[in-house]
Amino acid sequence: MSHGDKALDPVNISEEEFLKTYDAGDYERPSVTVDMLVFTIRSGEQENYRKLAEPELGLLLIRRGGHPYLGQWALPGGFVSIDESLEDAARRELQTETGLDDIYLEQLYTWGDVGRDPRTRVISCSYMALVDSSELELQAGDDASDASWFRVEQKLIEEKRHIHERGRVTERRLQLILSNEDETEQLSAIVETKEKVEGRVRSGSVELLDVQGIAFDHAKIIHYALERLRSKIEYTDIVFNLMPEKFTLTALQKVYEIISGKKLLAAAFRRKMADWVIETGEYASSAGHRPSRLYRLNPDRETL
Amino acid sequence: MSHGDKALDPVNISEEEFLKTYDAGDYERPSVTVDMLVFTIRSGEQENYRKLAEPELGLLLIRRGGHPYLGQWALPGGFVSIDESLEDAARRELQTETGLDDIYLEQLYTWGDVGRDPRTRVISCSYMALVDSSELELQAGDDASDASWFRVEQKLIEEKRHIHERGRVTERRLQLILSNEDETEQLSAIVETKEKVEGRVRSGSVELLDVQGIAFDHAKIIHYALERLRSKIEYTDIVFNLMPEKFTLTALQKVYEIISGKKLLAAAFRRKMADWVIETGEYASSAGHRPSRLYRLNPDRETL
DNA sequence: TTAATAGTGTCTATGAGACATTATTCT
DNA sequence: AGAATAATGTCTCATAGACACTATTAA
Repeated sequence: MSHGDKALDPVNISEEEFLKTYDAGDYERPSVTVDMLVFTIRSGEQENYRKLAEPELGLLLIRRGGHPYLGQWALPGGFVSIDESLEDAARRELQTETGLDDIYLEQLYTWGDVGRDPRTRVISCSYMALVDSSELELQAGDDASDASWFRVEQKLIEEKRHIHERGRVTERRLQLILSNEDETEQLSAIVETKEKVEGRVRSGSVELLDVQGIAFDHAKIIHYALERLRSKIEYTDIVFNLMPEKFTLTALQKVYEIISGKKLLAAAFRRKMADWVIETGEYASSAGHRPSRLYRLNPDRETL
Repeated sequence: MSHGDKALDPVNISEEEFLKTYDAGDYERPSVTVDMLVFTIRSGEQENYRKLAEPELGLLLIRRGGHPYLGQWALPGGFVSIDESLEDAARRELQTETGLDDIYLEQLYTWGDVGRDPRTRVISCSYMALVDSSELELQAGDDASDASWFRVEQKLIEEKRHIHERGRVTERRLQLILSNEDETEQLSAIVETKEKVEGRVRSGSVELLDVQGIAFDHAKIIHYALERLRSKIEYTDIVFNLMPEKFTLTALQKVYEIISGKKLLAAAFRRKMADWVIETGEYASSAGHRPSRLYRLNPDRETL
């Protein structure tokens, strides 16, 4: 609390008077931006007329049209102007990028390392938005802009665990893979996470090792968002923001599976979801197998 | 992505060249600060030689020595300088305020509403630090500065729940009470939370209604931190950052209880903690009752 | 008929809540 | 002796995992 507090007599004037004479000073300030992680579920290939299409997790990226990282892909985002709140900036960005409004939005994390933007000091507040794919269909591919949806995958490459007397170190390397619709672009990054437990002190770090085609530190931000999504899907109802109004329980289960990276048993899954959904009475027009009930989210569900 | 990208020919020069000629521009930027929520556990009154002292949750606040909010209490914090990362700024602040280093630190949330600081536009990144009280004893009350520990309590005042056809609204009012050691200062705020569920859209808001003696929007930040602490205590091992090296299971349980606000059954609690702690072989010197084993954190515990 | 998915029933292991019981200490 | 906490045992209930089984459709 020092900058700018240089009014003549800081105490013996009224607050009103103080504010009138307050001078913010002209020391160097960082730029502040918002970065948007817009996720959706898109349906992938259908191998065979009977098999269900496997859903995929999609992320919206923008191709950079200028330096730095010219031609690479970045999270949509922009500067926060002086008279709008962070969330307003995030919603504005979302609106201009996807045309969508009234969407699930959650602040993720604020990235403030010094060298993260080679141009100047930029502090970036990241927001995660979850979009129902059916609404996006209406939107029709962002008129010729350089925005594109990428399929997101994470693969565990290596896991080392070293246990010593006072604690342990777990080191993981995973590959983040982003590929666009027609497979013309394949972006990737190796993310190395270290988790040290030493006595009571637990510390973690995340490093990017080999980044291909992803601008700035955005691969790290994407990794962070995936972690958040993965953990929140377990104890909240955010998944439903990714689902259309009506859905089958199998579709819901598959979304859980691609996000959590684990296979689930249908019986247990249905039991767990029973209180969260209501039957609509309608059925999904099916192909080659028993038709499935369509459910919708129970508006009166309990919070956990 | 517009500010500052006004190099003459943004594409047909090399990235290196671009960066050399890059001009960050002089549009108005917000100030960026970090706000620290330093929590610790302190032991309260001991009613009777036999009874155990009830632990309390303590929060470090600083009395404002200038306008605005002169004389009120605020979270310790300060401006992020242009050449330090957010976390560096947070650690620096922690060091100067408590003299402590190597402490659990977690980024909480970034507050960016337009009017939250009457002086100028300030975006504030909040960090939560958890400190073991035994280490603080050494530190001896911040030499005559205006820092002080406050006991934190939250009381639910009112809960309204309105269920309609497409969803429901839950409205809660709770009182946040902060009181310092000798009870000379009693700060408080009424926090009103609204949670709307309408179809699939879930939205929430938090408002401050009646703030007594707490500067800026800091009561809201404190409320947010308490929520985070309460939820994280359930599925992580952060509690141990609040405990001394050696502790009794009853002490640990009491810390769980004041943070979660719920009474726990000793038998179940001990079963749950069994994998997380190890016996030290030592016993707590006790008074008027059976002595209790001292445990320490199991460095080889599982992550959940 | 068959491949595939939809949906249910049941057994078991696990863990939490509830409560009772025994152990140990200092005044 | 008595008050207080420490620590363990046991019963019950709810839930998750595992797996088997039935139902239904389009080609």
